[in-house]
Amino acid sequence: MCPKIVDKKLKRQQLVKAAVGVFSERGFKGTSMEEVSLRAGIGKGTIYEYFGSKEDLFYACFDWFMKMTIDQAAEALKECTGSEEKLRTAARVWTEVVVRYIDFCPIPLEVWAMASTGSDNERFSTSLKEMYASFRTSIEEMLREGQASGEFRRDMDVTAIAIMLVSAFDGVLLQSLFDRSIHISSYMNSFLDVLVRGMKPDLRKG
Amino acid sequence: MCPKIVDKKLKRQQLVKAAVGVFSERGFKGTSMEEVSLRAGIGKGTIYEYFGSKEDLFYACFDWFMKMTIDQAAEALKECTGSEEKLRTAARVWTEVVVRYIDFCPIPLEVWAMASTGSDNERFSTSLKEMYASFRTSIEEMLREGQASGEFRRDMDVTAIAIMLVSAFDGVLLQSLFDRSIHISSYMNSFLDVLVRGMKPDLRKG
DNA sequence: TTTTATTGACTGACCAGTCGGTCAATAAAA
DNA sequence: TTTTATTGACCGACTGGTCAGTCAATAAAA
Repeated sequence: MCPKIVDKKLKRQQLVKAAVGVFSERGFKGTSMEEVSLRAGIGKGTIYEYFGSKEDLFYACFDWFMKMTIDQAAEALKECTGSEEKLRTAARVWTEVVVRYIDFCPIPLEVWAMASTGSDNERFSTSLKEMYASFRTSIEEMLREGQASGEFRRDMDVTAIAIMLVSAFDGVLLQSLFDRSIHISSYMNSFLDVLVRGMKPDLRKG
Repeated sequence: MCPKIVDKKLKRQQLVKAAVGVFSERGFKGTSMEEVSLRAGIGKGTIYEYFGSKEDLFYACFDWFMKMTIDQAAEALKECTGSEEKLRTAARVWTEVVVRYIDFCPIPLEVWAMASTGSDNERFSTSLKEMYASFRTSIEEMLREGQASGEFRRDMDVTAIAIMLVSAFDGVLLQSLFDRSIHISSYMNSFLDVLVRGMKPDLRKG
């Protein structure tokens, strides 16, 4: 009476893991479902028991990358107090993710490209937009908090700094991919040293 | 009326122009040579009189974007003297290019994705690496010049700032694409205000 | 045996690149 | 001027191959 049972949740995760590897190596269009199935050690048809389409599978891969990053950041930020500390922690987590998962970083690049071309792929651009908005807002909050506490000067454009920081974060992902020899974490720190210095209030009165 | 001998150079340019449009809208893989030929108002076979392959054509599109940007920057920088001025000019030119050619910005994104996946497409990753190296070096020179002249403080990691600036520039291209309502030029300026402030020497003695 | 999970051969759509042939414009010959 | 020959730009039907997604058959657990 009881039929064959498999742990669908687990198998799904394993499938995503295999797919993340292949998509990273070959890109979305360059990846065939057959290759993913081979990598996962299952038949091609089985993939369709877990994902409705190639795009669904790819979206799950992107989602994995995104959620993993967000989780790491949330975890690390939990016990931060000062604004500068939060900022530096966010930067540190990001560089750690980039270094650690550098082989999978082609996936966000692919998503950027997909979202920027064509009016289909609506979900990708929507997802990106939401992610960036939330990311930007978090940084804005850190900066405003710093202004309120007197850590940062009040006459700066918080939104602009937040957007440019998000931009810089995306940019280091790119730079790391194209030149794997660079040490982004120390570059990031040196950069923040200068930027934070520019955000600190004057020590002397005008 | 139709001259037997055609201006191949000109026609090539027109073809690139049409291709830039289609590639931007559909991506590399999503673009068919037939659609390019329709957009250009010629037969599919004729494209192959001007370009050896789809990849060649796409590379020409990327090359067009790159050269156009470099030319604009070189032109604007010609008459800059101060280091901060040069930095701000480079940033201004970049934001102008991004705003003006926003519809074609998917092309560099596509190139990033192509260069990051697969070991073929060697030319794209090589091209990118060279471009970034030269871009980074230019900015490093500006910063060092500023240090020599006393405009900027000496105890900062010039290489780090240069890399992070290049990253931020790439990032604003992304942000602009995903949210066309943001005003990157004013954000860029506000950001530079803060960064430059952090790079200025102390006014008081320690 | 029953129910679910799995499979891979198959299909239909798509497309890069090719190639035999067309045509318009010139050049040469009459 | 008129007729014929030559040229090279241009074309699109065709080929060979790829691949996402389907489904009838099979395997395995209970």
